Amino acid sequence: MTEDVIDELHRRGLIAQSTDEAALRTHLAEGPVAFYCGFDPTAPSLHVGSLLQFMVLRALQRAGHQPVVLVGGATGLIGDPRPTAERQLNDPATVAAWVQRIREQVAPFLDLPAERDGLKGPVYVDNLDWTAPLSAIDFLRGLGKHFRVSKMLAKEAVSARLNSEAGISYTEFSYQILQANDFLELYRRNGVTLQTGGSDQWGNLTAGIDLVRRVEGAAVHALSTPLVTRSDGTKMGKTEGGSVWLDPSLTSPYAFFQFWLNADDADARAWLPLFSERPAEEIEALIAESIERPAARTAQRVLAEDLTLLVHGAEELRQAEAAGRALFGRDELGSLGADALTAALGEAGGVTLDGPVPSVAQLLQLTGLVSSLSEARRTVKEGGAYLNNERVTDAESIPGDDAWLAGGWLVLRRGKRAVAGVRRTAVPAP
RNA sequence: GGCGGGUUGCCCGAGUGGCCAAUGGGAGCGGACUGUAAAUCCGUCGGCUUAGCCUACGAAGGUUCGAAUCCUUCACCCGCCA
Repeated sequence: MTEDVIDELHRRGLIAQSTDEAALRTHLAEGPVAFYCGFDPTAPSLHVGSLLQFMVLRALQRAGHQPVVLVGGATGLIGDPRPTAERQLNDPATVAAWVQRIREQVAPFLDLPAERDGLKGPVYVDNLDWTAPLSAIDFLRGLGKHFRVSKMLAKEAVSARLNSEAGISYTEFSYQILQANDFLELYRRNGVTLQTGGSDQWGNLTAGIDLVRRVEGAAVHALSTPLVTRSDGTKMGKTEGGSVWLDPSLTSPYAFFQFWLNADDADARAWLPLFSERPAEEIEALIAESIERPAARTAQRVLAEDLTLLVHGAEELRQAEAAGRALFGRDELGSLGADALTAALGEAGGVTLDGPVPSVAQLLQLTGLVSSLSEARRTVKEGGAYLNNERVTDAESIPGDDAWLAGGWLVLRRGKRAVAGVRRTAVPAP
């Protein structure tokens, strides 16, 4: 039997809030609905948190509805107020470049192979198209009249900022009007009647609904996803190196895979239904197995595999897995062949040397395992630096000729998990 | 426009002239224990050519042998009054 899409979203825990759910169900049942989700270009790439939105978009798309993906070329220039502090304005050229990158990044999540008849491929839009031509008069008369300041002030992020010492600029205060206008424009242009977003967007979603009702007299809908946290209460998606990005040049497929594999048990179980598109029974079975045999880390593995496949593709998944096995397996590093090392360390990241061999401390810094020489020395002092799986005791020591493994590699590790390769291209003359 | 309060390291937050690279907490990082998990304990937590030096307490000047700490101006935030 086919599961109703709203039921599926509920079952997977993807719905935090929705507007009149009965009405939304009816609306979705009546035929294909155009729905949208917006992404602001605040960085060159989206990060793992955004994947949750794609889970919702994909579920709706599978149910035959029409996805519209908005990249906020305009709203990215203004900045959605965060509860903590004012955003730094980015340069328009930078934002435009990010819009392009993010749009390309999104494509594989929703683009459909030709044979998937009956499903609708995504429509891409940029709110700069209709926001840039707005004059100040249009903005204030056409849009501003529909917004009550008291309501705008009541929004969570805005009131948090008003009550903080940071305050809020008029620029960011205006943001909600622009996002509401997006919904109105998309309603007019593409017949969009549903907007999805994170629960932190709820105020913006409802602002759009109100605007459409006032201006067009139409009832439109919104769905929000819960805020995904870790069991310690922090936001999901941060790791040693900062955010986990979807762009392979910012977070390698290997690091992406490792992020999921390293999730703690409670998180992995909680995230599985959210991020896995496997059938309900299978997910239940996986969670049961995770509880029974936690050391196998079944839930982590499935997340790592499914999501690396979705984001980076089959070949990158294969390599990321192989790299992990090589670097964390029981095998002696010395027994690994040049090909295995090259594949594993290529994924893990590293540097190539052609000059004289620097000290271990410098190598740690060069590979990015630490951010400064001081940190490198500290790491060695703490006993957290390893060369070819052996603890390094002297930060200034220089790896000798016998340290180089097959293929001219050194395996440098910080702590238990952070690994990088150093490759020597030319063997120095004797 | 006036008056008052504020701006400290990733975050919160102590610090009113030398003992301050700056108390404490959180986050992060390393070690031990494990399962490349969690919890716990211990350590660490600006940079460098590391017994020393450099840069830093909103910005720029000044006073002083010496300033995060005092003075002046500027910027921003909060509050009260107009």
